[in-house]
Amino acid sequence: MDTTQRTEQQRSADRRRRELLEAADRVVLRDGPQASMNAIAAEAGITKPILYRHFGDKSGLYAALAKRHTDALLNSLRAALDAPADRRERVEATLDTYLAAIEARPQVYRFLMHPAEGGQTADQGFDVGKHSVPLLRRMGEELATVIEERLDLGPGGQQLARVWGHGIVGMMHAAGDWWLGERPCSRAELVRSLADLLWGRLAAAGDKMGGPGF
Amino acid sequence: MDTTQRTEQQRSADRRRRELLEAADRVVLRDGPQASMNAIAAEAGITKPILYRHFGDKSGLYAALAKRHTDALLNSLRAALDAPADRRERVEATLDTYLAAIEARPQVYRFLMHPAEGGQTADQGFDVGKHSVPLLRRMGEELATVIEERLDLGPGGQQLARVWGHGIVGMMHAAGDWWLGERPCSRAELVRSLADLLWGRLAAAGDKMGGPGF
DNA sequence: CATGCTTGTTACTAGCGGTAACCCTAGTTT
DNA sequence: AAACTAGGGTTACCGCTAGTAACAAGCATG
Repeated sequence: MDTTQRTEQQRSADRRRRELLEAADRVVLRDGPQASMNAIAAEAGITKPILYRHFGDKSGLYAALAKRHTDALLNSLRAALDAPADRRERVEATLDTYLAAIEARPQVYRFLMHPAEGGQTADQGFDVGKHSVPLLRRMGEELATVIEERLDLGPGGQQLARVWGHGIVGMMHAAGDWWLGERPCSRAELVRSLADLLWGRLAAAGDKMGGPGF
Repeated sequence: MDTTQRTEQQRSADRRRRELLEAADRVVLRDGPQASMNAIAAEAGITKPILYRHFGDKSGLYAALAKRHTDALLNSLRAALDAPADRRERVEATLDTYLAAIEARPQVYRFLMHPAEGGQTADQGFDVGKHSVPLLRRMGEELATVIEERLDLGPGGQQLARVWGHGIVGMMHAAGDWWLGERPCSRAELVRSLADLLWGRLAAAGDKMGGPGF
């Protein structure tokens, strides 16, 4: 039958695809986001055109590769977010999960976050945030839906949740990026500080000199 | 005299340098972060090697160009941060200043934030956050010092302030990036939502379904 | 046997960042 | 006046990248 044959070929193609992705993964883990198509093809034991047949484009391969890690990370985050604990604990667990992930595999993290996608072709003119940094966007949207599902924010709550989702993810990301570079404190301390920030300690803190401090 | 001659030449060189930077600015404003050295040289009416004599390197030109915009933006932010108003107003003014800036010149913004710096040379291996995204780092540090100067955060306050500085900047950046792409609401609404987040509304909100909500 | 179809290769294009070698004009020195 | 040096500037190149066209097998089916 055509169908069985097709599925057979499909399976074979999928297996190859997975193998190629794993090779790409290894190279990225070794070389960071500058991993070249040549290097990836060599690691996979083949040559460039096959890569292009499978993924069409460098950004295609990037997208496929990113999806794997993004899905994995998002699953961990969802687990932390859905744990049966109070809100503060869940927030801290989520922050810690994210930070542990970027701490464990900084090269992958960097590949996902700073893909350096701008080559010489395409991408012309004002596509801020179209294909860029898709992980941050997905995380932001995900968090937004969780916030909107769980919290009672009154009218306009949906939009508020989206702003907060992207804002909190950005906070987590920037603080994590900085922390990963300088390592000024332990992960637990960082988590506590960020949770404190989200818990309004910024607004609650007293002024230091003169003025209307209490 | 030697000195006058030297200063004369220095002046001339500085003027050229400024002209080149302005040409580069124009190209970046037109082409975004993919602006090539060739294009910049052509816009300036000269050829590549002179660019390299002046800036040594593409990242050298990038750094010089970024410093201009970064300094300008940071000055605006400092002004908003130092205004004689209460804390909430100052925070909102700062957020609005940043968002207005990226709204006015998205190409420049993108050049600063996503420089796509990874070429084929240098930058090898695990330099997360060394030269990358210097604007975010500078803004984070700046905000951290302001927080630490003004707020009484008790013991460990300095570190807390740095975490918060980078975290808040990241929140602002990510939310701004998302907002710039989707434009889901007005700038004023975005500012209010973010300030609400910083003011602890996330922790204060009630649960939506069952559970220990109040 | 011939016809496809998938898998793979070699060999190329076009454009990038970066550089070596040269050219040419202005001013100084003898 | 003639020689000589100092910068600003250009052409022509290198090595690299992403991406592609064209060609060579293995293996099913008519």
